[in-house]
Amino acid sequence: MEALQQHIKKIAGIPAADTREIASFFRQIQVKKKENLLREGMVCGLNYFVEQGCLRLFFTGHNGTEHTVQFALENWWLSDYTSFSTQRPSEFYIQAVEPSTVMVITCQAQEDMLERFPAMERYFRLIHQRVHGATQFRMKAMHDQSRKELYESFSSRFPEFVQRVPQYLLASYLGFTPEYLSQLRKKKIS
Amino acid sequence: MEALQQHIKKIAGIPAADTREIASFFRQIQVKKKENLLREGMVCGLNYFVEQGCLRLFFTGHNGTEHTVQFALENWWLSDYTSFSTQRPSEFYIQAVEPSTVMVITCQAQEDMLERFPAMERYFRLIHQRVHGATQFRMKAMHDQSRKELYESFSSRFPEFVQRVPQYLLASYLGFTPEYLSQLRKKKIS
DNA sequence: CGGATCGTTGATCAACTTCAACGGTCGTGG
DNA sequence: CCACGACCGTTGAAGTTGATCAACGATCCG
Repeated sequence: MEALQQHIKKIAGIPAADTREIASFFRQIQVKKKENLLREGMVCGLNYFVEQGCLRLFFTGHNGTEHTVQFALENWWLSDYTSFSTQRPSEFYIQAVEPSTVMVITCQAQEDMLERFPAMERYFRLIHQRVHGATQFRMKAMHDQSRKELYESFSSRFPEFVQRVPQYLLASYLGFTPEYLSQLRKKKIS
Repeated sequence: MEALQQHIKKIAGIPAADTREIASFFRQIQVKKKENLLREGMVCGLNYFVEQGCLRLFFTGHNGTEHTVQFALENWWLSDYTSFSTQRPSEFYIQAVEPSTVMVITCQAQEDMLERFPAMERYFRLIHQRVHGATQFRMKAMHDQSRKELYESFSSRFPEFVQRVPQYLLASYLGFTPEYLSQLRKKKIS
């Protein structure tokens, strides 16, 4: 609750007097490790802000393996935004990677909140715009490098993240098998 | 100019009286095929809306081959959003795939426009949110399918686009070589 | 007509996956 | 508190996928 208000203030310059009321549109939840907040087939009616811990958005491919599309650490938003926008069933799961405390807002409450505080449109615009930029960058990284280079540049750029997250999840994010990641690590050490 | 006003009205429900003045913050340009609107190393100080034609965002990888990150057809926005936000040099190119007519707004003019018409924050919020959703979907497609399936599902989903765009550009978007795309097409026909 | 651009074809090669098996560690219930 | 099982990381061999390279055709445009 503190973290969300801080973030809104920092990004959109909204005064604390308002952020308090804004926060009242949310509810705070605690989730255990591996707990699911969204399952394939459900409508994703919620938008999530991670205050503490880590969530991930993933899906299960045809061969049954899981592929994670995004992680959300502290101060990141996460949702299936097509399901959230259209209220159609999702093709994704959202799951806690660690025990986490998360601020949650329903689609309807978000609309109400935006009507009451139009300045929050700017906040979300900036959030999504930033993600858009980050995605362009990620696409560049993915196409520009071999998987080996991808892993190396990723782990030197986000060393703390590589520590926090199990290797098989990192592999499922970077797009290769845990076995291959093992090979890469072996070479790197020697 | 018509197309942009229509789009703003449709997405954010802004009345024609306002969209006219909003449009005055833009200027319209014509670009020739293969003309560059942005080069690597330049600051991307502009945001582009395609009224007619097609643009692409791409970069050149270490081996010199081009990789296109996004296409923008009619009624799509395009920019390097990290460079646009931070005013730092871009790592990308923006180029016309076809002769195009494009609405252009500078970073500063966009800020002025948003101050005068705060409802446009909502418009851009919805645009970026939609892109965010589309990106999640694209990530799923890329990881869920072999390159062969990727091409087939893409070309059955966007047949008109596959017609419009040369094959080597499509290959550079899907992430493989033109030669390999050729192989796939041969198999598909027979 | 002539040159550049784009698509095609086939051979070779590297990157990465798959499968199967083993070892360590963590947490939970007895 | 110990022991068992589940989970996670590792290893190596064999098999695929897709890249690379080089050469040739076709088409478009000046």
